[in-house]
Amino acid sequence: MQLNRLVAFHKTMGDPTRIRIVYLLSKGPLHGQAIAGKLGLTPPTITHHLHKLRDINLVYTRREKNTVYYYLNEKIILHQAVTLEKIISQKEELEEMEQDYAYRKKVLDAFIQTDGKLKSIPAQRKKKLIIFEHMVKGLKKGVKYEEKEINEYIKNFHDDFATIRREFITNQYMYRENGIYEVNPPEMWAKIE
Amino acid sequence: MQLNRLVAFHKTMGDPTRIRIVYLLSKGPLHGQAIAGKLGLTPPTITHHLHKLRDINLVYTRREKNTVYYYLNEKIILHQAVTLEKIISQKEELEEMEQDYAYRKKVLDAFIQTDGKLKSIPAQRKKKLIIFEHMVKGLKKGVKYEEKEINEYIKNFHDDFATIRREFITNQYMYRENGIYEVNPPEMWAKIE
DNA sequence: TATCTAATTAGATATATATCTAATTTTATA
DNA sequence: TATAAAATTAGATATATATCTAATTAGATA
Repeated sequence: MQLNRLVAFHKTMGDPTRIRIVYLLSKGPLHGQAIAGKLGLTPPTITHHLHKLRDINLVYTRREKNTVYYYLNEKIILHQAVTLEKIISQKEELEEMEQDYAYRKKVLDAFIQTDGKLKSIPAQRKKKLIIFEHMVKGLKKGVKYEEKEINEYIKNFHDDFATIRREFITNQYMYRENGIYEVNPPEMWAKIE
Repeated sequence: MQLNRLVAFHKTMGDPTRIRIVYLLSKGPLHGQAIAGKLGLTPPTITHHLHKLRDINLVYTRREKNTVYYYLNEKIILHQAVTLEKIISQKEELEEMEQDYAYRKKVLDAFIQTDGKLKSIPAQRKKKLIIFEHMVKGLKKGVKYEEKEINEYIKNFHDDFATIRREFITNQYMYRENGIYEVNPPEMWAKIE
């Protein structure tokens, strides 16, 4: 079982309006306005929630004339609802549990000396990105840096600042405009598989 | 089944760190620092999550010397995890679904005229609070009102502004200091059963 | 094609919350 | 009683998100 799927499922069900919608749909399909009416909310709000429910595959739609009917995909609930139970009774394994952090730590320990400098730049992409993330975390968000400043910062880790600076850009850790650098938000960073 | 409990359970499980903690504890009790270490987070963060897990009765603690061990309350998971499943397969009823809104609407329709004025102040506490909530929603949050302004506002609904103004205070819809009034945040409002 | 209805998107606002550092509290023990 | 270790609390920051109104899109039909 994947951690992400499980979290997404529970997060989605962790809202009273969405539970209400699921409950309504469990009695049969309804269209948007009907749901809005029954719950005393506006159509945009219902759209918002239905998007989330669709993201986890919990509802699907069918169009009739001008009206979109929403159907509950009961199988998903029946399946997901008991996943947690299986996990804690050791009937199922969860990926990415300790592993994630433990692995990062191993990589950081392997490539970073006690003085904070890199022993080398990892050749494996996955490891390299872990190192880069670590380095970028030392920069302030929202601050505009000169290229010279970035170079100086990187030199604290490794002499080949030019290569690393370039990698920061290509892997979207940073953003550059007219020679000014700024840290990107984490969701833009290259994905570590 | 109560809506609130169900939502709280899923909301709590809708976070990767908490799922990780639950997973770790499913293999046996651990103390705070151990959890923090395994997940690469600081003790305060772990405390934060353990509070949430304790709120829904999912973990309990036992002290040994200086160290607090956290135990998983498996029963709760085994029970809650399948609740949703039961609900959608109609094996269990959910309170407060449509009911909630429908009932409010009925009360509002019953006591408020088309011009927005109250026909009367409901005698039943439950209904009265619904009316008060409705009235208070017309006031701005964070704005300081003179008593005179409040009176004027209430007169839009009913002549007996003094009684209603007093009820706003006793039921915690508003807060008064030195004759200045301000709307309280909704979580302080009197609870409608 | 013009018009109606349902749905969605865009954008704003308010609230919640995950995480951290620093400070404080609690308990054990030398 | 003084010190050390573990936990918690306080406070700050950043991000996410539930809801609304207004504007737009999509589809149906006269």
